[in-house]
Amino acid sequence: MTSKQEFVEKLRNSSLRPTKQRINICEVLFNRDKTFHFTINDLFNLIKDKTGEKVSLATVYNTVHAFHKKGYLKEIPINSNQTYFDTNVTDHHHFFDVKEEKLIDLKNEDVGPIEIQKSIPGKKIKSVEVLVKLED
Amino acid sequence: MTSKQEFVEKLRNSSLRPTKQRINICEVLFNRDKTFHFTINDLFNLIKDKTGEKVSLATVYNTVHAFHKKGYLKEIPINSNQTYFDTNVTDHHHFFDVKEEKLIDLKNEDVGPIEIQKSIPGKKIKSVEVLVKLED
DNA sequence: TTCCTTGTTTATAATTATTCTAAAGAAGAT
DNA sequence: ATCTTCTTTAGAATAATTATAAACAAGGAA
Repeated sequence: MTSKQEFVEKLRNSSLRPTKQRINICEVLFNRDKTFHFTINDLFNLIKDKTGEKVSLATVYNTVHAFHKKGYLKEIPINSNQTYFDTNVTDHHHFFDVKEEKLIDLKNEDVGPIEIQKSIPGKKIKSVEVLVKLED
Repeated sequence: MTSKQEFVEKLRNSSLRPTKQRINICEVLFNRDKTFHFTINDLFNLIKDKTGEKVSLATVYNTVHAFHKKGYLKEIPINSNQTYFDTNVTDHHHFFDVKEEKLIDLKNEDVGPIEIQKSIPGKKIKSVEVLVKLED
C-alpha cells in the first residue's frame, strides 16, 4: 500500500505537479501487488471505477505519456490496434494470449540469456524484447 | 525472377482468383531477392511506381490480409501507428531502428536458441519473436 | 459462346485510436 | 495577492483501418 503522500513526492521529484488527476492515476496504476498491463482505455475506465472521479481521456493520454517518458511505464511491442503499457519497467518479456488479448509477464530467467550476435554500424541496442504468442 | 504464370498458379492453389490487381501486388511483394518489410501505405505507393497501374487502397488491405491468412506474409509485432509486414515468413527476428522507422532482419542464428521455460496451462506457443530496438 | 453464380474491386463512408488546440483552471513562486 | 507556468479539458483534427454496397470480372455449366 502506497500512501498518497508518496505519490505526491514521486511526482514532485519528476517535476510533474501533483494534481488530483495524476494522483488518482497513480493510485490505479501503482497501488498494486502485481505488475499491471493495460491500454489507455482500460485505464480510463478503471479510474472512474476505482476512484469515483472522472479524469478526461486527454489527461489519461497526457499522463501515461509523461510517466512513460519518466520511465515509470513501459510500452509493450505488440500488434494490436491499441497500445499496451506495463507498470513493470524492469527488463522482462511477455506472453500474449492472442484469443483473450491478454498479456502475461515472462521473467528474464524464464527466457534465458539472449545474445544478439549481429551489430549495426553506428547504432546501439536500446532494448531486447521477446514476445511469445499463445494459442489454444 | 518469378513469372506472372507462377503467381497465377500460386493464387489458384490458394483459392484466390488471379486478378490483375493481385498479380501486380505479387510482383511487387515477391519478385525480389531479399526479404521485404513494408506497411500498407508503402506497398500502395510502390504498386503505382513499379507496375504503372493503380490498385485501390481497399484492395491492398484486402490482399495483404488474404496473403497473411494464407501464410505468405508475416505481421511484425512492433509499436508503431502503422502495421508492418514481412515477406520472410520463416522463423526469424528483427531489429527496429526507432529513429528511421526501419526494420532489419535478424537471423535465428544471430540470436541463438530461445528456450521458454514457463508454460501456461491450456495454451501452446504459437510464435516467439524477438524485437531489438536500436538507437544512435 | 452465353448465362449464372460467386468472388473481387472500388470509392466512399464509418470506425477507432491517438494527437492537437485553445480556453479555463490550478500550482508554485515571489 | 499576484503572476507565471503547467495542467486539464472538451472537442476538433488526424490517420490507420474496416465496413458497405454497387459495379465488375472469373470460372463453370449448359
